Parts: sequence; C-alpha cells; structure tokens
Amino acid sequence: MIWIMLELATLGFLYDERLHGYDLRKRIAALTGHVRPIADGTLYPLLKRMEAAGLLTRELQPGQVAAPRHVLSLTATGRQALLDRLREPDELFVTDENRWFTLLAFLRHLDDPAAQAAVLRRRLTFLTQPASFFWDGDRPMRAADFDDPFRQGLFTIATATSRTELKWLRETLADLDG
Amino acid sequence: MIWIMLELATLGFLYDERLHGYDLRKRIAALTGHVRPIADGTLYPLLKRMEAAGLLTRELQPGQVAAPRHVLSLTATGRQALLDRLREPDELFVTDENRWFTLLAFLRHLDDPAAQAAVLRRRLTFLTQPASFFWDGDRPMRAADFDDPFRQGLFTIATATSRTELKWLRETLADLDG
DNA sequence: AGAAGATACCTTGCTACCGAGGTATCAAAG
DNA sequence: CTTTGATACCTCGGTAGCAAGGTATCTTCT
Repeated sequence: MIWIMLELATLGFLYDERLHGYDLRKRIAALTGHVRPIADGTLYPLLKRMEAAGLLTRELQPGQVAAPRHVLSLTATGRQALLDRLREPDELFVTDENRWFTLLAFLRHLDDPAAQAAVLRRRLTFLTQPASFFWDGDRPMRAADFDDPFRQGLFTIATATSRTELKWLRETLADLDG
Repeated sequence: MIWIMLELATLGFLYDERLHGYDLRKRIAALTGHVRPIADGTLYPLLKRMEAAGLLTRELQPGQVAAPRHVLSLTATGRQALLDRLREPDELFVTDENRWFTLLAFLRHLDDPAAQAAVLRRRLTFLTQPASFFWDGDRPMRAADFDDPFRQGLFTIATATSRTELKWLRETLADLDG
C-alpha cells in the first residue's frame, strides 16, 4: 500500500508541471524518502501502471543531459483523479502521518475551501479520538504509569505533536470557514 | 517490511509475559494499529515464520474462554534476538516515526544505559540532519516560501515535533550518561 | 431458542514491493 | 584514456501483505 502514497505524490507533483521519472523520483524522495526510501523498482512499475490506467502519458525526450528521458504529464483523467483522491482520501491518509503529510503537500490543488476544510476536519476527528499506546485491560495507561524514560518519551512526544497539530488545524479551519 | 516492526513488537511484548495470538494482536493494534491497522492474515503467518526460525514456541491451551488458544512464549534465541535488534536497529527504525515509537516502547529491555544512549544518539543524528520537504534546485525551501496554508502547516508541525523530540532526547541522554 | 457478537485462528490467491542486477550516456577527475 | 560518479531507466525473482473467506466456541441479548 505504498503505491497509494506514491500515486498521490506523482499526481500532485505532475499537476503543476511535466517531469521526467528521475526528477519525480528525487522530489518524492525529498518529501517522504528521508523517512522511507523508495526503490526505483517500485516507482517505475507504478508509473507504467498509471500510464496503463490512463492517468499519465510518457513522451521520449532524447538525451539532453545524459540518458534519454521519459517526460511524464498528466491526462485530463489524471488531473481529475488527483482532485478526487484529495477530496475523499482513503482512511490511511488521515491516520498515517507520512501519508497525511503527502496529502497536505498537495491539498492546495483542491480549489474549494469547503472541501479542504472537510478533509482537515477528518484529521481533527481522528486526532481528538481517545487513544493510548498501552492498555491495562480497559484502562488506557498514561505516561505516569511507566517508570522507564523511553515509554514516557513516547507519550511526551506524541502529545506534544498532536497538540501542535490540533492548534494549527483549528486555526486553519477558522480561516477556511470564515 | 511491515514484518520487521511486527516482529520487534512481538518480541517486545512476549519478553515480559506469555500471550496468545489474539491478545498480542490487540496490543500491537493499540501500539501502532490506530495509525496502520494490521490484518490477521499478516500477523499469523509471521508468527509461524518466527516459530520456524526458533524465536518462539506455541502451546495449545484448550478453550478456557472461547476457541482454543495458542499461547506464545519466547525461546532463549527469541529473547536474545530482541536485545540484538534493540541494540543495532535497522535504519528504518531510526527514520520512520512509527517504527521508532515501536522501538522506544521496548528499549527499556536493553538493560545497558550506554547501549540505550547509543540508539538515542542515532535518532539525534538523524533529526539534526538538514532536511526539507521541497527543494528549488539545491536550495531547501522553507515555510515562508509557500503561500498555501497546507504546506506551511506541514512545516509548522514537522519543526514543532522535531523540536520537542530533540529536547527530550538531549535530556534523556544527559540522564543516561550522567 | 435463535441471532448476534466477541473470541480465536486459519488458508488461499492476487499483487505489490524490494533487492539485485543490468544497460547506456555524459562529465569530471586522475 | 580510464575510472568514477551522476543521470536515467529497465527487468526479474522471491516474498511479503492484504482482502476475502472459512471454522469453531462461548456469551449475551432478544
């Protein structure tokens, strides 16, 4: 299910400008690759699948710099596909931080403040759900329940992160709604 | 490469106490499942592979509650495997937040402050590397370069997160070293 | 008594994913 | 003038991962 994120990133980057595969690969690497590197044995087959699905076209551009490049550009179907996926993202994009960040990177393309706000609200709902990393039966365990510094750090980092993001979400929603 | 995280979580949870598969599954779901649910078609085959590798044993316990359970317990090899993986985690555990959290959850089992500190230092090194989500050629782009609120949010959240974690890392390292 | 829901585990088939390896061009360094 | 390194893309084989479906027990609700 990496492809679902790579596909969104590909649609997102190509929405603005035509790119060849290698360039796309480097942009994706900057966006998500420091966390989780992607093999080109993953990306190139995906591009072929996307071409087969009618989302993009490839055009051979003989070697200007080095080896010949395949310049990629989105079809009308591809452009619509990006907007559809941004408007109603798979649940994974809401819960998984890496995918959520990928979505945020391109959400501006969805040129409709109400739809953008709806997506942010899904993330808000997710983050405000009660959750814990560890349970003692039905009881959620908190940082104070542990005497090891690493699990305490886990809670410290997680709560700080979500607090920052909640603040940003609420401010941005106020702007989008107002 | 999900299995590498599931395997660590399994070794980690079983290090303390014997569990049956379903219970283990629920603990893993609490730790990482809110972000990324795991299918039992993923977990059960992994447990079999781990058994085949000599990391754990299963013992059939006839139905006390419902269907008969397979109680899992680590072998000596399994206990050692946890310590080895904690001591020298794969790079993915250092860079990917989900995997890093999984590692933090069990790092206390590595009963050696110097080795624990060494792991934290790897994370510190990673977080202090210069990084950006977007590049304009060689130039890393910053929040101020974007006028869309979503990419700005991306930077806001990412920097706040890493600041909190860096503070915790430095404090904890000072404790471990001192 | 029957249905529903939780517990508990399993298999099968499709496909995505990754590592490993290969091909080729061009520039810069030695 | 050869090597190194970057650019640029590709294929193949093995395996992991997932959805979908199945089986069975026990409790609780109706």
